[in-house]
Amino acid sequence: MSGTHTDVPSVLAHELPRPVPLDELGLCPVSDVFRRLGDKWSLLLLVLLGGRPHRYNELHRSIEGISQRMLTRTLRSLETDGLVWRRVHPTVPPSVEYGLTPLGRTLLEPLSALADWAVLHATDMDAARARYAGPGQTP
Amino acid sequence: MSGTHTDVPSVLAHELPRPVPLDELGLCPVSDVFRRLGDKWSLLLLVLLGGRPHRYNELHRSIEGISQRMLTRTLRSLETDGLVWRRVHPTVPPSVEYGLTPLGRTLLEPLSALADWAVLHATDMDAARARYAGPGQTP
DNA sequence: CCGTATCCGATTTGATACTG
DNA sequence: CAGTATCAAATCGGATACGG
Repeated sequence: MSGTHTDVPSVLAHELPRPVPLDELGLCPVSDVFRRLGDKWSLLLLVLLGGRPHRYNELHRSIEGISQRMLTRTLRSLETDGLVWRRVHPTVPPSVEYGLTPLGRTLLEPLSALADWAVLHATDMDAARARYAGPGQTP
Repeated sequence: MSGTHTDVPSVLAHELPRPVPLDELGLCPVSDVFRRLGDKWSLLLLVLLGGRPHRYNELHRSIEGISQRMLTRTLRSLETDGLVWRRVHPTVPPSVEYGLTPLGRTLLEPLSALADWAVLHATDMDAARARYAGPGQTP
């Protein structure tokens, strides 16, 4: 499906001298990853599992706003993408553990950079939203 | 930038001895930011504007899959969050320029870390998806 | 040129109930 | 305990048409 545009050293923050077809920037995979992780719960799960493996109900209780459906769906999605593993212990009450794969762990690093930004600038964004009063009508 | 894997000095990846209310982790702002940027076009626009300010139609042509509605909506959203500015030139055919605010520019850095990860590991994720054959039913 | 308004289908999420 | 099934609601995104 998607073309194989490799050898893109660093995608961002360089001059774009003219309108460039976005494919050449190798942005499709980036956008793809963002859309996978940009749902309501993936990030939280990734971060939580980054600390330690967790059991299903442990996650369910920790997040406390998530429905079983979404917890399962999100975990399955992360598992499908190879970011999370799932281990079933055949105990009498069955218990299932989730944790980060090596790939998932590598993702945790850039994620933390963004997390730091978010924590640092969340108030700035809130302030901006409060200040905002519609598109500048040039009054 | 942070050190190599398994060494995250920040919000993430520390031991969670027990179910912790996520608020204490400061994760809500993180999740918030991800959801704002996780839509179909925000990232692309941020990156495009990171190179240079652009005019409305310039963006429209550069992206070439986006509808006017979504372009306007996404720009407005980024503007509301204080990441993008909007300047109207009162010329005879009106022209509007968009660019990154200082706040938006600071976001570009952690974004690039994630973008680099995405470009590097997109194939890994694809491979994982191909390998995946449903939840391990332990048959 | 730069939008907004409206309609519509597709996708996402939650609530609830049920099962091995 | 760890899910799945089903239904309804909200949101997202595109096409089209119109306005300043």
